Amino acid sequence: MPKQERAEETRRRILEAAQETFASQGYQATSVAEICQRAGVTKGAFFYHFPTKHALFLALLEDWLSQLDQYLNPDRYLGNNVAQSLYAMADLLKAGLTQGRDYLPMFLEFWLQAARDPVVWQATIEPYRRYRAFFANLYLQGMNEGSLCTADPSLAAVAMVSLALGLLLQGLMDHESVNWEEAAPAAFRWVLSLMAPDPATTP
Amino acid sequence: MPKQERAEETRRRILEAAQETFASQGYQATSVAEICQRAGVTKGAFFYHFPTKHALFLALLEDWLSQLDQYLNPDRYLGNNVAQSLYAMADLLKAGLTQGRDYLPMFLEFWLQAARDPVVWQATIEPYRRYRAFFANLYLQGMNEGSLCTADPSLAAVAMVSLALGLLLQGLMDHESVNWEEAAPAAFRWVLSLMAPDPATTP
DNA sequence: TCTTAAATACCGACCAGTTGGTATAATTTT
DNA sequence: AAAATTATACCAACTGGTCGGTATTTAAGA
Repeated sequence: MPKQERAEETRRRILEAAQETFASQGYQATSVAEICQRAGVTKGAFFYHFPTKHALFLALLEDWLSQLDQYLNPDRYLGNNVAQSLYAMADLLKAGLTQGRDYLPMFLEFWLQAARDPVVWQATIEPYRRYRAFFANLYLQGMNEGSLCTADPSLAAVAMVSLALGLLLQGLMDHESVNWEEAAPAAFRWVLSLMAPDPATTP
Repeated sequence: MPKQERAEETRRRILEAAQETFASQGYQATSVAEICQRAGVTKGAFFYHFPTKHALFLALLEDWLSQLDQYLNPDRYLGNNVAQSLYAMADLLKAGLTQGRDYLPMFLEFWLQAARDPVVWQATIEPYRRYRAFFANLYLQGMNEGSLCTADPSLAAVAMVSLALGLLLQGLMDHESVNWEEAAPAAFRWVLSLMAPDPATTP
């Protein structure tokens, strides 16, 4: 096997093992040795690819963020009008609930580190700002075309992002008491239906 | 000083120091020795009052939960009708945002541990179930008295709790980009206004 | 009230095990 | 041979927790 290829695979395996182990035990509680064992790699290889344990964490965060952006790409959900687009986006909640369970611990780990480390904080918080801006813009557009009722767009954006975040977190944490995969999109769509004055625009 | 009194104070100081240190550094990253130093107490005293480090964490969690329940007591906000009561409860968001900043790291710590430890999970998740049930009941009442529009009460409760949770989390994490102390209650009230068909009932 | 014994609350040195990280050697590809 | 990559052995620092001992308060007996 070519050298570069092999090295990339080693790096990838370390990242994979780290994600699994961090998720199940937490950052501090997992040792570098444990990650190496899980990845089938020795410490030498580890510290060749990552200068410190924390650097590995940051690499993992970057991976997470790029995956998230790719996953939440809202362009796929554009419909005839804004209200319909938002309706379609409610499906993201269901998908997030089914696929996101394994990622929840890492997600919380990122937030926890974000509360302390400014670098992690900046990277963690940035997507939310972007989403709020995106939804504010979308809401304004919906108002102009008449599919959404009159309101402060930035306030509406804050509400929608908060609602989605709260639904996801509760659903991922408490996956037993409620059928969240149905309830979360339903709740989101219900709130949307309140925002759309004309029932005809929201199927 | 009476023996019992002194012991209680020692215990209290350990809890206080632990909360501060856990909040600023995380559970795993803070050593028992560090807590002891901050509390002005030796290890002997520590392990006299708490059998393990984890037991201390659980004691802290219990404290947190009882404080939370006391703080969120919704009976204080009852108004003429349900819509008005909900409106008044939006102030809790502002209070939570101003006072909750110091508690956010511990809150995240609890959630993180809850994702792994069943005992912590049960205790952490229980309040949300209770709040959802409470709001579902309240919404039903509001429908019956005509101050809230027709909808599935449990769905509405899920939406309201999720919205509040998302607002609080975003506001506590990203306390710079938005004036959350105004925006959070405003967003909540805006959604409420959509649920209340009669503008007269919502001041 | 004074003495004494026991219970309580606390001290701090110490332990075995683990940690992230290093130094260096061995192996492979170019 | 040179460079890049992985393996092994090792370390100083630190971890949660233990343990024998101590000081002080409490309770009982005389």
